[in-house]
Amino acid sequence: MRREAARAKGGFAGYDRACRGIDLESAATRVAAGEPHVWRLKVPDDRGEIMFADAVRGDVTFPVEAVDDLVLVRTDGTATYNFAVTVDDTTMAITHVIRGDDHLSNTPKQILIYEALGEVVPVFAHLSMILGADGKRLSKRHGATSVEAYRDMGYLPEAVTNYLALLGWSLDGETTVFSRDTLSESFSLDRVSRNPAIFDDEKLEWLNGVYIREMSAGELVDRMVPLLVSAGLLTSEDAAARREWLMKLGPLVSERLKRLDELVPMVAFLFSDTVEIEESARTKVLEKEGAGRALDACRDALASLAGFDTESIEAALREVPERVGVKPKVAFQAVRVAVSGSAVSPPLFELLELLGRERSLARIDAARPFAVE
RNA sequence: GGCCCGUUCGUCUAGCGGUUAGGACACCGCCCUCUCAAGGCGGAGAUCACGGGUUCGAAUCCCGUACGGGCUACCA
Repeated sequence: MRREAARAKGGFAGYDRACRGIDLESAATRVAAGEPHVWRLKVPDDRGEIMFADAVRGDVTFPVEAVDDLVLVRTDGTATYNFAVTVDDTTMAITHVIRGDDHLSNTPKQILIYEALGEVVPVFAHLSMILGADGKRLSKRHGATSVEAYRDMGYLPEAVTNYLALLGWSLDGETTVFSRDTLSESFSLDRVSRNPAIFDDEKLEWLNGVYIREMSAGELVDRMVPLLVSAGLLTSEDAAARREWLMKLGPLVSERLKRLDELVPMVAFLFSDTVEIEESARTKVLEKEGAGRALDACRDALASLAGFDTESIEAALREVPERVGVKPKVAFQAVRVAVSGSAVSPPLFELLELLGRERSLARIDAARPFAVE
């Protein structure tokens, strides 16, 4: 009430200093008598302005009047935030307080508490907040996602760390991809930027793709297996038994993934017995002139192969288009659609090897009726 | 309202008195090619928020204005 009235008048809305003059002795007796009370910091009137050298923002100055005789301990005996952090930080001998911009205005209060306590004031560094795509601050109800959510979406911790570091800090203005080791070796507060950054999902995705491509086949398979298992495409036992097979699959998908969670839809067809051909793939690919002839010829070529490895498959299929009189694209796209159900897939020849001869032929047969001579 | 902080391509940024204002994502071409990616090459995109100063010279220094943000609790 009092506060609102004061604010309406445009004046200072803080504590009215009602109890400032009570002397220590009578305060002590009243406390002893069980009177409800709080502890407030008696801000020295002669303190002058409060200045500190922020490690990222430079010198910051606040007028003392800006800080009220703030409550340190509540009526119920618990400590308030500003009191608790300073006590906690001095107790732990904290030397650098690096935190969000939203604490900048708390800093003068805390400095006063450090001084009252007779403790050394640590170095402060205030980082800007991260904003959402609309320029509004990220918060619980506004686009903010936990790191767990990013993990579940298939983002790698290394990529997220790298991206976050890039948001408000730069190594040299040129380098965008760097390891955690490089980051911890070269990070310095004086290269932290002062302005708030907008979180850019697209750049994070790109960076995540970079890290996925950099992974070794073994690492990649280790990351893939849990996803395949939880999608019901594979059991853990299968995964172990088919390790070699998975090691071949890894490199085929890694350069096509921006996020790990894109894996399952990309490879599901490899684990099923039959495949459903997408409507658009059927009309745009199978119903092209020559698709049927090409399918027949490819089927025969594959059926008569001695081995069923990528090299021999490619060698056998490469000569089909010319022989049947269609463009390579027409023939290979037809096989791709027959085998994967889609006009978009990982590379065809290695795909056929992974699928195996039996299923490859069966799918070509199943697709054949949809194809146009 | 008061007090603080911020403002360079759409986005993240380099720059710390003299640069054709550099890089990255995204975007647009071309190349590669069995699709999609990845990769390579090239392009477009910033009157450095605005207005005053200071200076031979300002994105860089100073002062205003505008806009954005934060704090203003016996919340953290």
